Amino acid sequence: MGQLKTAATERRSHQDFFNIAVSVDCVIFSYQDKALKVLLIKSDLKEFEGLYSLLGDLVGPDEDLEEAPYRVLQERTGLHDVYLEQVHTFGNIGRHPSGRVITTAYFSLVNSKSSNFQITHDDVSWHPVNSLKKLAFDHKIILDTCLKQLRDAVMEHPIVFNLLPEKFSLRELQDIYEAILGIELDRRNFRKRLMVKDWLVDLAEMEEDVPHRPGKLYKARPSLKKNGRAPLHIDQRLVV
Amino acid sequence: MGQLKTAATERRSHQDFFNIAVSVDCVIFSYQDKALKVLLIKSDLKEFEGLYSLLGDLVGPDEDLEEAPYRVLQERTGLHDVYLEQVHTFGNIGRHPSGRVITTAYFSLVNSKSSNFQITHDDVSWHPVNSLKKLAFDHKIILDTCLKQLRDAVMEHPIVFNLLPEKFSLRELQDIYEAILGIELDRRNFRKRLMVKDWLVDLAEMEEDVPHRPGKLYKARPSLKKNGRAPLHIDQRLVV
DNA sequence: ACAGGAATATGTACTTTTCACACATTACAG
DNA sequence: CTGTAATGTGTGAAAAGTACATATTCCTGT
Repeated sequence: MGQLKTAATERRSHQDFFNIAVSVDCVIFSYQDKALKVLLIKSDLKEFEGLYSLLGDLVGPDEDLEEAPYRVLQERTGLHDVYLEQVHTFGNIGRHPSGRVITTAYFSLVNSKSSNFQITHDDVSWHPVNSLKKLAFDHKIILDTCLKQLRDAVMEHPIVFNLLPEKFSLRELQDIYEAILGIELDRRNFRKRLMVKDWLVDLAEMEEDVPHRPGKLYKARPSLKKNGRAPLHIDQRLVV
Repeated sequence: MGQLKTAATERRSHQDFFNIAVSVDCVIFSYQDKALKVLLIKSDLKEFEGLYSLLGDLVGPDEDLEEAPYRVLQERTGLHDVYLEQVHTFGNIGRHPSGRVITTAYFSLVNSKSSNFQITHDDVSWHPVNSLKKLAFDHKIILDTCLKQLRDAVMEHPIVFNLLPEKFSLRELQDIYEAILGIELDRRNFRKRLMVKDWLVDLAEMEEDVPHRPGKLYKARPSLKKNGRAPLHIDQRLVV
């Protein structure tokens, strides 16, 4: 904002301009049962009875915008140090029935099997992204926008590891890519491309308790501090 | 925003939450004298005396967020139907000295030689992006973020035509790419890549008044309605 | 103990894309 | 009409991406 004092501005009252509430909404992705899931809460608004909505909250008066989604994540999942990426800000007049609210959407990648993870509210649950038809507010559009950005990001940046436990097999990794992109990948080419990128460390360990030949286990290269909290606009998606 | 009524929310007063002002800031790019320029205004705030800032304004109470940058462009340049792309929302607590203001940044591509273009304010002027060191507020960061996004976008999407007049030569087009990307391009490979993309229509006309062999003139393929006002989050950058 | 099943691991030929690079042509200027 | 400065075009080499088949390992069931 450059000019608080343009003529046009001064004509309007202070009251008007501080009548817009600011919120954040989090599209929290996880990977379970071979599917990409998103964390949703039952809407408690009459207008959206029976519908689910994203997890969000108003931005506090003494809270940086970027703090807010971390707080929401923390409050809702117990997780901190999650991967978050700002996606888009939605601000149509009629998007919220209770008043003027603009919202900044973030997507987050979490491992729902992490020991720290716990859902603190009964009405919050995981939903496969593919089977969602209608959400409260404009949240379906927000979700679709985030999903699109995730798909773009995932090919270029080593962020999917945030969906997985510390140790994982190449098969699990490939399954995630397939779930996110919605396409099948050739196993040999997938592994080759991945090895070229040098994102992985071979742990020289094997899967256990699988009903078939166990695969090798890998972890993400430690230098990929993908879930740090560097300013998002700088490019949190590390390019290796 | 999903839940207006969480416990945490209700504890805080209405007053608090409507104390955040919402603005937009426009990084308005043009191409002149072989350089990428950005439109800036002298800051009228004491804190930023002598510094320039981006063109922005508060979002009106009855104005869609996405309307606001179009309005700013219209008011400041006389242009409508410009190309605009939302980039990022900046909302740190201390970013505006006069109070809590979060701002959504857009970049815009305009042709400053368009007949409709006119600057309506003496303190508004073009500046080469490369020579800018310090701007008011966090506007240098905003500018850098927009420039980065422009660089990414320009390789994939046919948006640079918005910087050019209706008719242009391949040389002019290449100059723009070089100015935006900050690198030199091989002429033959550049032309080849472009022809493959099928973005151009050969006008079978020639440059005039050039001090050397004239080049052929082209225009952007009409189906690239790049400056339409489709919802930004859908993907305004047409993929051909 | 062993055979069968199911998934892992790996290499090679082919195609497409990217990149580096040189020479003939045209119009204007003097 | 000659020199200059830019336009216009093609080819070969390297790199990246794609398609594809066989051998191996471990678990399971008999």
